[in-house]
Amino acid sequence: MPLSFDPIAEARRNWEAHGWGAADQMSAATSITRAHQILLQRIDAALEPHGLVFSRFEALALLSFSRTGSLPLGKIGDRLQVHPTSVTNTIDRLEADGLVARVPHPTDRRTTLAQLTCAGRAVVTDAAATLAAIGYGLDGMSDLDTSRTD
Amino acid sequence: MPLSFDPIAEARRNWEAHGWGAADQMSAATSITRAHQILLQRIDAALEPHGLVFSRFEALALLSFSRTGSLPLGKIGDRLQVHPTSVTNTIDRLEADGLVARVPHPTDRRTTLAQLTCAGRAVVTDAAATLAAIGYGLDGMSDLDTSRTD
DNA sequence: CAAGATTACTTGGACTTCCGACTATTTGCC
DNA sequence: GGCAAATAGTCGGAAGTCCAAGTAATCTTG
Repeated sequence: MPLSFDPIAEARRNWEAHGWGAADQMSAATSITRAHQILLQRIDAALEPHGLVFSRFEALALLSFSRTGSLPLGKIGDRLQVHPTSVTNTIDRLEADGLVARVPHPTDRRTTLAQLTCAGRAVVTDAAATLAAIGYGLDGMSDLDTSRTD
Repeated sequence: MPLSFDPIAEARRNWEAHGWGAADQMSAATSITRAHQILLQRIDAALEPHGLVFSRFEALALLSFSRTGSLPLGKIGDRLQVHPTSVTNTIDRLEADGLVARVPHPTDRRTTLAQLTCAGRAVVTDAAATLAAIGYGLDGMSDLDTSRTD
């Protein structure tokens, strides 16, 4: 059931009425937050049949772009801008699903490489096609009002 | 240490090179995700001295806008577009910190009202001033490149 | 060449979010 | 009136994120 009003516009009015300042930025920041919320819901829903969520898909995509299909875990964290712990967790899941394998770095024994498997490459290719088909969650965004929750 | 390249532009190039399609939307969606990530980090950092995170701040702000300083939990979830259980959790935390109190609804015994306390009103007012002072996390965003992590 | 600093990853714990299931209450309709 | 359906909130569990701390390997520097 869609809301009958726009929560962000409402917040903006209240914000100004209370003299809290920076109403433009508040409104912009809230809009980004909501856009992200809706986008992620749509993307994760599209990815669900593939057994993925967005963060795992991003990791797979990154691997599939590299020449050897493998990257050090740390490099994945840098590119995706997430904490090393999150990378460990993400790769754990992907490895459990057989989509990547941990292999030791040939020269630096501190480093672990995540290596895309054949299954992983197949899944990420399919998933990418699905995401492209839904316009990456952005279809209809230009006339999306913030009360939409689908 | 900032990255020496733009991960989103890099992803876009790879995306196109692999013929995965919808590169514009991919790029836009990724940008929204990163913008949200950076924004939330800044906002939470600014809120931390007040003992808040963004979601709890949003709930307090909502309450402070209502005439009586109280709202049913369900209504909070509608406005903030979050799951009922998240509202329960958020109000649990705020209540434990003495910033809101749960009070029964006068006529409908199913519903619980979250009532802003004096302490809660003081905290949310201070926090709002802090957020306004940092431009709601958006300061410098116009020339923010995606490799920035601060 | 031998500390000491740095880097890479993992582990354990706290926190937040969601989903499914559950209880209690109210509403709608025969 | 009375029973089914809808509504409000909470609990348990799964998943994801981060931080602090720990282990292991490599680099740096005197």
